[in-house]
Amino acid sequence: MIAFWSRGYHATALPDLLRATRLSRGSLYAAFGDKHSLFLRALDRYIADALARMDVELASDSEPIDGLRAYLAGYVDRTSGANGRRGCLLVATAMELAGRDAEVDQRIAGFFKAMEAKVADALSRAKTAGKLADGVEPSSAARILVCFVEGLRVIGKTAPTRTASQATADALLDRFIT
Amino acid sequence: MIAFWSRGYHATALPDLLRATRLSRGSLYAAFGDKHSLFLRALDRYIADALARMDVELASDSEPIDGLRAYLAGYVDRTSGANGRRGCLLVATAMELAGRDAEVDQRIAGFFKAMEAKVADALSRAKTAGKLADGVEPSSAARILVCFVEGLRVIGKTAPTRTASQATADALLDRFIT
DNA sequence: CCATATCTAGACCGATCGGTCTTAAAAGGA
DNA sequence: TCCTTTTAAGACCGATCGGTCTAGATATGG
Repeated sequence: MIAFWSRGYHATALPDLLRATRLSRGSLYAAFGDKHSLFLRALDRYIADALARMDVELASDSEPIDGLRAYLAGYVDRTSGANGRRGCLLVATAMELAGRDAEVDQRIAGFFKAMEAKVADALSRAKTAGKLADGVEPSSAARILVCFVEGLRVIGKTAPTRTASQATADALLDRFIT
Repeated sequence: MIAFWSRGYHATALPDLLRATRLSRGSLYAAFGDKHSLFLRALDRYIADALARMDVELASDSEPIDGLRAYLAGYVDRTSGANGRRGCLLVATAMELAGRDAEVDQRIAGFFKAMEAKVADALSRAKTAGKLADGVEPSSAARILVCFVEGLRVIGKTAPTRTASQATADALLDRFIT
């Protein structure tokens, strides 16, 4: 998975995958079929990890605003410094393969939808707790936050300055909460 | 430029470029040197176009809020339907080459910085006109908007639904203005 | 100790990459 | 018309791609 992470699908060659998996060529093909299948498996794992992490951060039994802060802080961390430069397998894949690979399309779209739903859920819990500013709609605010964090990943590729990202994320969340 | 647009650098092969430029192999190399130089030239043009468009949209002699609306509407348009699926040369390049190509890094970072500055300028004009909500800082709001529109480009690759994007952009801007 | 099953290293395959070079047609000027 | 220059088409180059296959090492079980 890490092999595909920052290089992307096309730029990751078989020798890279052999080094990463410590497998021989034959064993790799016996185990995974081909490069595309292996990539989908890595992508699935990346998505599962991301969604699982969100479930922890936005756990429904804790304060939703704290959860959103943790969620944003996680993205700030992953878009800062070396982490930022490594990039995001999902965003890189979306830009590289979306529209050309149906299986990838489906996974990317599904991930964004799932992420938006989780954020929207946290926001609506915050709203019922009276923690949201007037006129803030959980569903559209969730879309805003999703776009924002994915935009952070793009900016973080060349300007991964932690303090600025954190301040920006704070400023955004401040517009939504009371 | 259009050839590189949605395929990206590596996936655009010489035959694609020959078809796009209607040049022969020899003439192309005589005119541009090599693929990398041609790509940088395309990237520069893409950046110049984008910045020029922003100068029109955010023209300092018109209402800054209207300018920001036009700016966001432009991104909504470019991330909807077929335009969205085509993607963005800058974002694709950032994910594909940033950190591996110093000349690209410099251009990408410069573009984001310039865009942020233009948006921040419009926002600060709006602030002095009393059109901004309390506590909105032009510089951090500009960073938020830049991240948001770049995130839109990512989401737009697989879910380029115009009405949702427009509503989301409106909702975001509403949090900043009075 | 031997037979068998498993795995590795890497040769090998056709295709395609970016880039160069040759050949011949087209165009332009005197 | 003839000579020069430019241009186009595509053969060709070495490198590398994803993928297959073979030969030999290693391990396993009786």
